[in-house]
Amino acid sequence: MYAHDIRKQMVERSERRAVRARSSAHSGALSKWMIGVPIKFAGGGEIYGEDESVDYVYEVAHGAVRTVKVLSDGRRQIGGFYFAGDIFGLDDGDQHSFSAEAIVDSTVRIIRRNTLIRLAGHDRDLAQRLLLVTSHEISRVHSHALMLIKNAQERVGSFLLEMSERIAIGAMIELPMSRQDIADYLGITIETVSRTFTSLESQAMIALPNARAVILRDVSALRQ
Amino acid sequence: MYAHDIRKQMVERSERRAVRARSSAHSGALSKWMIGVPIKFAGGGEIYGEDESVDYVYEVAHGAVRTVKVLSDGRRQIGGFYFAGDIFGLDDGDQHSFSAEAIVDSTVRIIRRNTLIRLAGHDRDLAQRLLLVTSHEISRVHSHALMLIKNAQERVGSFLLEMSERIAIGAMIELPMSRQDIADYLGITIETVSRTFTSLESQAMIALPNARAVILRDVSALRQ
DNA sequence: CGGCGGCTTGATCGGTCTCAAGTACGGTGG
DNA sequence: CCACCGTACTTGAGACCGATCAAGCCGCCG
Repeated sequence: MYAHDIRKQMVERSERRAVRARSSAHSGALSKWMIGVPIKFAGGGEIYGEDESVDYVYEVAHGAVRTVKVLSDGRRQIGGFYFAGDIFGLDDGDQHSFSAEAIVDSTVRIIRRNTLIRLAGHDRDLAQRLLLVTSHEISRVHSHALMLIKNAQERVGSFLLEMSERIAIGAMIELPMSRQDIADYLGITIETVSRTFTSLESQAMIALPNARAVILRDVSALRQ
Repeated sequence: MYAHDIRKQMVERSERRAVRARSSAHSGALSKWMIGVPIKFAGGGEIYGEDESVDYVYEVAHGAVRTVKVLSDGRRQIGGFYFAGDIFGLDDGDQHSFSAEAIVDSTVRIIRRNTLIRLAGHDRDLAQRLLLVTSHEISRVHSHALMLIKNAQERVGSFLLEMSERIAIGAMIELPMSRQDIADYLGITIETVSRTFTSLESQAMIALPNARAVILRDVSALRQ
């Protein structure tokens, strides 16, 4: 099945990226239990909505996913970015507090949350991996929160280092997300993101071959 | 055993609070498995350090706990506050990324993380509760992150509403933590916290009988 | 070639930080 | 019992960072 949508121009770009996608710390931790046909989503397509019930746990097979919350006054917050091998959809309670959207054309594998719990009840390996995956997500959100108390340059620096660890090919990072996505993830405006990119470039910490690519030139300086 | 420490003046205050402490969403979710003698910590005492290995999962029996991270430049971030029934210590990987400290005299129950995993491997109820507890923590950290993109008044408002749900007696909130703790949790300065409290009081949204107590006067206005 | 969307750059404004005093409260000692 | 002290908190004035509003640039597609 194909969740059809906008932005066809990004198809090839995303295909290329998917091939290169590297695995992160707990990548594929639950792959073994992620049965069934991977589902395709076009870039911009919604995977689940903010008010939908929490029935499934998701794994990015390839592509890139963002979780989004829109506040009453229109401000938008990105909860996180997820790439090949990452698990998402681990919300609390009955309803999702974020929606999930494919950033570029992506495929996603799913498993019923209840099935996962039932299986974990007599599979110690799964129980452990489940705790690892959720603990990993807690850490990720904590470091996201930690980033939000820093200034603009530090936020962008942390973001680039995070992306470097998760999707870089060598020193080159090809960003699947827009400046607006980055801004909403970092809690700053798109203008400030842009200015900071320019500023980091003029400090020779990064290079910007084009708007969607970043080359890290001085990682230790970026770390401050 | 007693992890002895400073601030004896807060003993009685904390005792009173412990009695009143209400249960939150998943309070006591793992109590059944939290075996052994509760451990006492004096206010200000360290429960675990930032670099200690992640061996245990903790439950507040009574009192109040904060998780703390100190950045290289001296800035301090509070990861969260935990009250009676709350689970903490769910860090990822080998080492804790935050330290945990008793805010007031507190008692804490613990269980080995490995034991929990082993038990969950043949106890579906525990496996489910474990996923609930970790998902709940993910949500809590997400809403913490969400708060950090707002302005000072909204942050303080969110904080008061959160405390209202977790430790209020009616409209009265007795805060166990200092202004500095609140500031480091909200990612603003102690001066801004203080000014915002005063401002909310002058807007008749809250009353401040004393520095450590808040009465919510207009909850719907606080919610904005 | 023209138009559109995403990104960059510029100028001004405002909220929060910083540095600095001032105040309230609890504890200690006379 | 009261005076003193230290700590936590409040209040004030000025500086600075990032938001806002606005214009310009670039690449892509029709």
